[in-house]
Amino acid sequence: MPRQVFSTDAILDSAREVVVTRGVRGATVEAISRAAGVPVGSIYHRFNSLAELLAHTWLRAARRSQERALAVPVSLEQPLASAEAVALAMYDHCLEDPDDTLLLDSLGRAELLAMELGELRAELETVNERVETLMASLARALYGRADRRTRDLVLLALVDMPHGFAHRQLLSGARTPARRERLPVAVRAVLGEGAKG
Amino acid sequence: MPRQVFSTDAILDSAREVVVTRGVRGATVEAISRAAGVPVGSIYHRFNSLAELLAHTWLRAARRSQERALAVPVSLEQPLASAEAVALAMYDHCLEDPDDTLLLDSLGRAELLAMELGELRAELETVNERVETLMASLARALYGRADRRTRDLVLLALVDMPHGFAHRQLLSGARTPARRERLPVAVRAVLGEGAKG
DNA sequence: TTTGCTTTAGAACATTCGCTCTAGAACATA
DNA sequence: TATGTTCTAGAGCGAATGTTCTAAAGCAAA
Repeated sequence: MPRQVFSTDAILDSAREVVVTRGVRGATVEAISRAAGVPVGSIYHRFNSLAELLAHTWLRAARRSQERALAVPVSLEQPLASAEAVALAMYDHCLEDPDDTLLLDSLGRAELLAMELGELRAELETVNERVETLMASLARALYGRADRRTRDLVLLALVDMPHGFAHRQLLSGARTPARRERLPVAVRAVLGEGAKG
Repeated sequence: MPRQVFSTDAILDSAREVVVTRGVRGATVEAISRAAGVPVGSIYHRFNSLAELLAHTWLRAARRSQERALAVPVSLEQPLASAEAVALAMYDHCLEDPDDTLLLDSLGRAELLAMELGELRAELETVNERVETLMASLARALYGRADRRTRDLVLLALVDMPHGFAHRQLLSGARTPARRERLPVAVRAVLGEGAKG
């Protein structure tokens, strides 16, 4: 194997940086090429299209975020405590990986799905499966059912809320866990009195 | 004044629709022109550029959302109750104006500020002033100070959380206030025990 | 009717953008 | 050394995109 001067991860890092700083519209191949110091030919040697490059950037961020949440030990006998732990893990991850978090905030999955993606489309559609399974099992443990409404509620408490908590801190540049201690209480408030402890 | 066949609002509606359905990258002048049934010449007669058209679309949505929040009677003697009322108003507005809400979710202010905007840039930078003043006064009433951290906390509780509550419902097409009754409790949880009632 | 202004209408233009193509460099293996 | 493969490198191409331009239609006022 001949030398590989530029790492794929470095290209993804630059793509992420461009999306976050210049917006989705500013994420052109040339902008990414210049930010990374990588010629366009080398970019297209690794990625079939700009759409796939952006999708890979997004998928990497999404998977990292999920890994963190899925690594939390969950006890369905103590669903509320588990839910709090998952929410805290999500929040901590946001502060530890601010660039990935900002990317996920500014590049929506819907935006990607509107592009021409080929086989990658399937990955985008299935990437959330494990997390959704976790949410469903927590919903069942908490409420005795796992319909759309209860699953959305758990997603709100364990994914959206932690991201919301982290969002403004990241935008203002602060990287310290400002309101971390409030999160568990908020999670309980969202999940409600009816939830089994 | 000669006849005006197409209303400006109709163009903004179509721009919003295109952004929401096809993403920021799909929001081209031609796409908006076709969605609205308005020739590009007529669009450019009203807006100097695509960037300004998108900015106006965003500003209209943002202002409508703010009007609703600012119309809530706020008593600084009862800041927690006022905070709850503002949060509920935000949430209700999200469900009543789903298209504007989806637009604000998919078109970030940072994305707009990265474009060439001319005089409109100033409007984008000042549009949040009244809301920020309200948040600051609530922060002061709740915590006795209105530094960046306390203001962010109030913003989280009164703006981000209501949007988060509404977001998944809107994506799944549901237009009924599913978890509205949980919002006040969650607001109290975020604002914390230390807050003065 | 005539004049003048606003708006419609879309063809045409210039630029940007995504992508391809070809040449050569770097390295593994024979 | 010779050969084959992978990757770098960036000039260049065709299509898409933002914008302009000109002609004419509609309406108000003179």
